Amino acid sequence: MSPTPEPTPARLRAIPSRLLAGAALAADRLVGERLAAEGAHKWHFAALVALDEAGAASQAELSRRTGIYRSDMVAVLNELADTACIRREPDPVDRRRNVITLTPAGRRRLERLDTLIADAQRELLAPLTPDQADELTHLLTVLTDHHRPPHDAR
Amino acid sequence: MSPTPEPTPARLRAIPSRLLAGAALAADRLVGERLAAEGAHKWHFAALVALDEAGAASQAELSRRTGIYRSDMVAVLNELADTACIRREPDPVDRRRNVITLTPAGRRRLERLDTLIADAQRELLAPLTPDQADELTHLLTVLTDHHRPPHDAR
DNA sequence: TACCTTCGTTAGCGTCACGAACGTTTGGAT
DNA sequence: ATCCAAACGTTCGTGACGCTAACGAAGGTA
Repeated sequence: MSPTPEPTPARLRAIPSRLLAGAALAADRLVGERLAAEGAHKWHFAALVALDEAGAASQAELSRRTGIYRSDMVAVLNELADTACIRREPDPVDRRRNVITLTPAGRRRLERLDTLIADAQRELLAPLTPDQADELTHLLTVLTDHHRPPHDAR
Repeated sequence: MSPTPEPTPARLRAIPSRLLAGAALAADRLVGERLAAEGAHKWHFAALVALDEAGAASQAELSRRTGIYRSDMVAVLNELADTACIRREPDPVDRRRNVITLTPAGRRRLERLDTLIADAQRELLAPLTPDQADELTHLLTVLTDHHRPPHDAR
């Protein structure tokens, strides 16, 4: 006879940092699963968006746009280059840099990933009304803008 | 002359799963720093609360109350036992289990950690009005309740 | 010239959520 | 009474993630 397992204490359930961790975990799982079905990754999408939105850039510049560390960006761009989604060529005017360029294949891939991401967001926010979803997005934006990771201030 | 680093694209900043990840990261950092100053851990607090809220329990039961995996719970309870915050004794009526009991020292420690956690939450939610903070908590609760980790259904 | 910074790259760390497996113990079904 | 499946505590390992250190190459500046 199981002694009726106690639920999570209210004092724990009410803690915002815990709620955020749980929600972020669920969100990452949803996104990860969708993208994995296509052999893709969170970071690939971010890099592609950054390229599509603001044009060709160096790896360091992409790193700043996406928040992905430039040490991790290397592998991301390797894989995107392997699938011909980007071109990576040395910058003639500054030979330290690489110029990363979005290819037509990359733009098509971005379109595909975009719908997957959108699907995941919809599933994530499914239990909320559209107004609530907007409100949540707004509140989270305020929060993340306020708590600037130390790296962005440079 | 730096070519004016492009900010994070709006299409990336507007994605809820990304916002959640960022907010959760900031929150965990705040909580982690506060607790680390006391040599404590997220998990210690959760275990202590679970004990204080619903009374003595086995390790597996604590695991369910807190969401901490029972494999990780071992180390947490080791450390709490080392600092005399809990007692861990074999359960006489079911010798598979340990009975974990909160000690007076543990209750005092919980009080201390409680204020640290509360401080961290206040700092986390600082940019929000009280109403907004409540709304955020509510929305996150709905979200996390809806997306049940597969483990809770047992 | 000398110095400091930026860039791409490699390697590595620490934390976290999670799973595998094992020996022990229990309770239930046969 | 015996067998089996499950639960328990424990150890070990994994993969993902955020992050840092260091290096050689190249550029800017004094």
